[in-house]
This record gives sequence, structure tokens and C-alpha cells, in this order.
Amino acid sequence: MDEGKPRSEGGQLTAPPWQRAPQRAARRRREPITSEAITEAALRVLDNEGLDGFSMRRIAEELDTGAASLYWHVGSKDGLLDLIFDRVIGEVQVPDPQPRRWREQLKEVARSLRAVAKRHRDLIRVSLGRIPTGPNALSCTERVLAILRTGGLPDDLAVSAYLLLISTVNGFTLDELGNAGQAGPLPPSADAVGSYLASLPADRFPNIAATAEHFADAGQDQRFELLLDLFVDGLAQRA
Amino acid sequence: MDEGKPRSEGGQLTAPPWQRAPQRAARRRREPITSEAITEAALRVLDNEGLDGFSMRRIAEELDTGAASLYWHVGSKDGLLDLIFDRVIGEVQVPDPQPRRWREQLKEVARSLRAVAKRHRDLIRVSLGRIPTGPNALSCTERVLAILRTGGLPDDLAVSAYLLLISTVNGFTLDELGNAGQAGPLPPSADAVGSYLASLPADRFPNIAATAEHFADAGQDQRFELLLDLFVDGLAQRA
DNA sequence: ACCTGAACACCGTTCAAGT
DNA sequence: ACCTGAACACCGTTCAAGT
Repeated sequence: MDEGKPRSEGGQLTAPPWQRAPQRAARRRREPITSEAITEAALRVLDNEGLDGFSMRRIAEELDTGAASLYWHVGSKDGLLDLIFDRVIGEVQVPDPQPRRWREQLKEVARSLRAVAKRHRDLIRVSLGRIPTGPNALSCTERVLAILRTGGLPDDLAVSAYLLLISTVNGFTLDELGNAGQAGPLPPSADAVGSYLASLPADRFPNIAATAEHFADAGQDQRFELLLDLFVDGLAQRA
Repeated sequence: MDEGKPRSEGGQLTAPPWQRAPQRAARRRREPITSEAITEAALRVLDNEGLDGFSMRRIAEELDTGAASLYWHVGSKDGLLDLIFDRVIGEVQVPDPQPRRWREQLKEVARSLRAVAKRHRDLIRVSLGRIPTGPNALSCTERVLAILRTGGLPDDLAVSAYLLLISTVNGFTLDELGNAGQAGPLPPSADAVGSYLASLPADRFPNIAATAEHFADAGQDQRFELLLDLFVDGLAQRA
């Protein structure tokens, strides 16, 4: 919660060619809405109301306007989600590289990624289709690559390691968060699932019956560390 | 494409307590709609039109009715997605356990999982919130656990391995499929991203600039195998 | 340059009414 | 038992019109 605001790395970057919002410049009269203000309001709505409650009308309400007014600044709902996404990636902490500690540093990044995802429960679903090319995303990529390359990984392995780290952590967290912001029926906890599994006929599902107790939610942190160990140890072996 | 229809393991299972659709029984007059027919039609719409085009009205049209008619059979759009989800899990192939080959067999399951996900490009997003408790999902869990346990993994590690396998493969595939069914601006290919990365100022992003070529899409299969190797080797070491 | 209200073409779901 | 049409309360986005 106190872990900070997005960092930013200096000047302007040209946006990738396929996404350039109808972003006009400057403002003039009295306190006009900025796209930053919209982004913050939208993130607030996303965190509080979930993805289901996330509508342009709802965000506009937060800013005391109508939905139509937002379109002058952000182009589309999807473009707004891009902005939020990069804003939040800025919260991921990537340490400066210490070559002898690259394994531990990679794990730190992974833990930070998971923590940020849990802090903004619904954003991870938003991140799915998006190829991260915002300024904060680029800076994150750059800095993780720095850790891996100064750690001694060859370039192709460093890139694979980075991409796999992201997708792996995302997969884990997605699974962990379950149907967070979803409406649906009351979200069954992992423990409820555990006892449902335990209730199945043991003759037809002997292996499930024998292991049902281990499906409980308790082991999540441990499971995450196991995943990181598998990943990083294997990487080190191949470096 | 010819890899088969859902399997099913014998009799009826009571659904988990939190999801029981207002499913009534039997039919009588002339060719009434069944929930199976709705499921198939819905899967067809999902595969052809994507998640964006997936609306109750569109599915009803496929069956020459109005949207309201579907509600007698499936309860809600979300319940329908549950049905589709389990229907497709049935396509995942899990071999009978051969204790000496458990490592290779686990990889086979992972590859099948990825293949199925790619065959139904948008279903993976559907799977996210869902805790898989349908008959096909249970059978899949049971059979993978069988492989792991006869392979010699202790129960807690077997469960962790299973859960991590699923979330890891899902994470990878999610990343790989990108914003498949999304509307959005023209989906930038991984190669387009590669050349965008290559165009960045090398003084500010030296590590990205040095490795941009490796971000290309080409290495996906190889990257997937690397992931499986890391995962399975590490598991074997801990067994 | 910035904002607005009203409208367009959609949604999921409910419900009274039909057969 | 099964199906229907019409309605309710929403969407994202556009656009002419205002300041």
C-alpha cells in the first residue's frame, strides 16, 4: 500500500505504431480533465468495483461528468485500460543488478509481480491481451534483462527466461485470484474445493481422494516458492 | 482437429453445492432444445466469433430461437460457459500411467493442454475464474495425479505439481495467444513487437536493444519445451 | 480547445403470457 | 413442460451542438 507510485525514465517515447490515441495536447481554461486524472479515477473504480463495475459511465461519474467527455482524452475504453496497465506496472520493483545475486533478484521481481497483481485484483485480467509497450513496461523489461545478462545468461536464454517468468507468474496469480471480480455465484474458496474433492467417491477417484487434503489454500505461498525454485534452479543449471 | 470428442467416466456426479443450474429433466414434444445442443452451438459461436461475439442473442439465433428460450435450459450465460468449459476439457488427452515414463507423460499432458487451448482460442479466458469441477475436469485431475503418484512423487508434491502444471501452461498459452478474440486495434504480432523493441534508443535501453532479435515469435515451441524441461527436471530432482 | 445530451446499436436477464 | 415477445436496466461509442 505504501510501496510507491509509478516510476518513469525521463523523456517522451513515441508510442508503438499500432496504438496512438487521438491524444491532443495542452489545456487552457479552468481545471479541465486530464488523462492522468481519468487514469487514476479509473484505477480507483477498477480496484473498488471490479472489472464488472468498470464502465465508462461509472468512471465519468467519479469525475462529475458524462461518459462522452472522457472520449476527448482517451480514445476508447481499451486505450484507457492501456494507461492503467502501464501505470500499475510502474509499481513493480526491479532492483539494480548485483551479478552474484541474480537468482535471488529474479525471485524478488517475481514476488513483487505477484504482490502488485494481488493489490489490484482485477488488473491481471486486463493485462492479458495487452502487449506491454508503455514506458513503465519497457523500463521493467530493460531492468530485468540487465539482471539476467549481468548474471551471465546468454542473450537468447535471458529473453526466454524473462518471458517465461512473466507468463509463469501471471499464470500462477491468475489461478490464485480465481474469479475475483467476477459476478457469478459466491466464489468457492480453494478450501471449499478441497472438501468437495474429499467428498467424491473414492472408488472412482482414488487418487483425488488420497490427496484431497493437499488442495487446500494454505500452501499457496509455499507453492509459489517451489515454482520459483524450479524455475531459477533450472535456469542456473543452463547458464 | 480430429483429436476427438469429450470422454466421460460413467455415471452421474452431483454437482458441487455452489453451482446447480435450474436444470429441469426430460423433454416430450417435437425436438425441443437440449442443453447439449446449446452447448455445441455456443462453442461454435465462441470458436468462430470469439468472446466478443459471444452473446446469448447470437447463440439463440444459431438455434433459431430467441435469447429468452435458452434460459429455460442453462440458467445463465455463466452456467453455459461452465458447460462449454468442461466439454472442451474432455479433449485433453491424459495417457494411462507408465511409472518409468512419468516425466515424459507429464510433458505429453502439457502439450495436449496447450494444443486444446490453441484449438479454442478464446476458451482459455473463459477458464480463468472457473474452478474446474465438471466430470471431465475431475477425470483429468484424477488421471494426471495417477501419473504423478505412480511415478513416485509424494502426495503433497504431486498435488503441487499438478496445480503448477496447469497454471504454468495456462500462463504460457495465454501469453502466446495474446489478444486473440479481443476487438482492439489490429493485433500486433510478436514479430512486430520485436522490431518495435529493436527501434528503441539503444542508449536508454541497452539490454533491450541487444536482445531485441530474440523476442520474435519463432522460438515459441522451443520456449515451451524449455519451460517443460525446467519444470519436470526440477520436479524429478525433488521426488 | 474542451465539454455536453441525446441517440444508436447493442447487452444479460426477467416475466407474463402463450401452447 | 417448454417456448416466446416485450420490457428493464444497463453497455460503448458517436455526433451535432454548445461554450
